[in-house]
Amino acid sequence: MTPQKAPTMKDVAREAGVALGTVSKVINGIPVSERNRLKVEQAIQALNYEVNTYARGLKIQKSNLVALIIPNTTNPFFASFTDHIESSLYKRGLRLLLCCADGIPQKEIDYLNMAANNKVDGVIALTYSDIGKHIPPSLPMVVFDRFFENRVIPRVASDNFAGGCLAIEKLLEFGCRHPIYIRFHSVFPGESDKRKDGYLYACEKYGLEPDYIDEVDRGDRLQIMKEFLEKHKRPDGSLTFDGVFSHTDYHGYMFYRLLLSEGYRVPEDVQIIGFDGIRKFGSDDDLFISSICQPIELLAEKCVEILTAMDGTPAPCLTLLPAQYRYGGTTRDGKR
Amino acid sequence: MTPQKAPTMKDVAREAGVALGTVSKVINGIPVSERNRLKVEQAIQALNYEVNTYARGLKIQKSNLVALIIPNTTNPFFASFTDHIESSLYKRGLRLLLCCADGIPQKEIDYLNMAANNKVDGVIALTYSDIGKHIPPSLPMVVFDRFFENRVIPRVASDNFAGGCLAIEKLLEFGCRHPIYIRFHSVFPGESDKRKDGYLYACEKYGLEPDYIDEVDRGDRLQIMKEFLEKHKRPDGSLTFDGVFSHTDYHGYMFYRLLLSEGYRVPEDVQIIGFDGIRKFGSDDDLFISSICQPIELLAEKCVEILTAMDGTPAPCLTLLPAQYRYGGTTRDGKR
DNA sequence: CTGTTAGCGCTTTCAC
DNA sequence: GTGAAAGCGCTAACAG
Repeated sequence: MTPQKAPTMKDVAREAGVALGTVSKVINGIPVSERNRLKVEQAIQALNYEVNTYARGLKIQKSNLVALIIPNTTNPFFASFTDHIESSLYKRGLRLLLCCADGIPQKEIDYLNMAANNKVDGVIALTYSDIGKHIPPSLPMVVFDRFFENRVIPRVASDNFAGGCLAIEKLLEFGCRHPIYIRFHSVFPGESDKRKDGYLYACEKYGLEPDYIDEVDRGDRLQIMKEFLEKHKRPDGSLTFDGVFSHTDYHGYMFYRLLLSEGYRVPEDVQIIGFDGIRKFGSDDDLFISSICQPIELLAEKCVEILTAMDGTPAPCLTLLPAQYRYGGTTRDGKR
Repeated sequence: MTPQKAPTMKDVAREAGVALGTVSKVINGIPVSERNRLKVEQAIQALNYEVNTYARGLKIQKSNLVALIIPNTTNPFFASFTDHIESSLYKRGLRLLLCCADGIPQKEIDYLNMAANNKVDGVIALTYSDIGKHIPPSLPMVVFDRFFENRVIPRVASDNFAGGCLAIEKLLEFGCRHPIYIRFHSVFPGESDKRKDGYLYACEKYGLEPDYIDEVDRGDRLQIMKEFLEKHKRPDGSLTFDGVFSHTDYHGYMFYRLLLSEGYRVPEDVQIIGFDGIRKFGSDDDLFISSICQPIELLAEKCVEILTAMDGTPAPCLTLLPAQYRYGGTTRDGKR
């Protein structure tokens, strides 16, 4: 894996018959006589020259590289987020260094350290471990969803609270009387916790009795769902609830399949709304279930925008973007 | 987005009371007196020093960066491939520069140019446009699936031919008598074309009459599927085929839903096997349909392995890895 | 405007 | 062993 050596600026200068500095100026768009500019441009063409990134990076201490720290890209939400981050960066002439941390704190710390030391210009992080204290104080950084207690870092997230409310309002609008809430969460606090707050608020507002699964995710989700379902069956087999707001599409879909396998009909007996807006085979495909969709593209764009603006002006410490309801087959608004 | 300056090697040398070169040696694992090594290591700790990537890169012309050029990360196959590439690189101390080309040839060429000029040490490409002639001759590169006529570049792929055969053999094993094949392809030739060859070969071998959709993908897939279905209905509504081998899980799943919507039962009336092995919500979840699964992790590992070995020894021009059948609900082996 | 030059931080000779 | 010094290719400051 050893590329061969490319022509240098010196070569271009010689070829063009001008001084080194002149070549540099042409490249950096600093005014130069028309005649020289042309000569230099020709020489660049002829030699197929491109600036050496290290030399420039060494000189000006910029890499045009931004690291994205994310658990993985196999989760469709992360995948989509990654994709949009790449586009947003590319538009600005920045490149993406992808760091999949797999939930391994050490790997996140590794990447953070690398980021700290002049490998990247900034970091966007979507992380579920406790790396707050490892964030180098001088590193430009934006986090998605998470909140680190010991450092003030600009955060970007969906308006999870409003999204939680919206889910319940939609369920009610579609005829539900008893919506429940389902969630399996990590141990780290984040903005998405507010989905539940939104649910509880809506219950209060519309006079509903809150009822939910809210457990730390230990991998025994299906078991917990089954037990919950058992407890909510009436003697005749019908259910005491008729709507489900799931914290994520993933778990909502899981519950959906459980309901089907137990002979319930969706959306006739139970309607389901998830959160995230995940599509089956990528961006243009169908949703798994009806969902409160996060504006992933906008979220990504916002992260990049804030990061790139972190030069002088103080960044907003929290930016919330609205999530939208979208039909995905598990609600009764399917006439469309 | 302006990080602050980090301590340099000079600072470490001063702190440790040794010469600059000694520090360099410690860092690069070149023998140094025990006493000095300790002093240097202490100083490094104290200053929280890390080597400057640009300076080192400038000096030794290596970045430890590998670019992955891929259409996007929203397609679950690409997403998974990206994820495994990242792991494989990370294990080797390499970093991943993610380039989503979105099928825009100019973007691929941009990234290729960047790669050519000392920004990355190598490139792994999974691309569906015609960039063969833009590949810099000296750039270490490995391609997945694709074949570029004008350049000899090591290729990695699944054994698509054997996979195609396997799909038919499995369908026969599960009781099918008339398997068809469905494919919507790009205009560029690649290893995956051999899935069809495998299908045709199996037809020949087992005395089956080939019957298939094989069209350039123009986005009118559903329409074409519907027409095909219409043509294969007997007067009594039953179908003239009882098995489907789909070139991809995506289109297989699409066909699956079409069949259901028309009242056919899967796998009772028709069994379906796709190709790729895509999982619903990421790596540990269920398949969409029964499938010939590509060994994505191994494929990624192989790409990295070949790329990193491209120093001296000639690389194999084609590496094929076996694909495996896995049950996913659309075949009749579901007893398990 | 142009050419010259001093480093950016590091690796790697090369004398000692 | 160790330390001094020559660049890697580039930018930016400076003198012409």
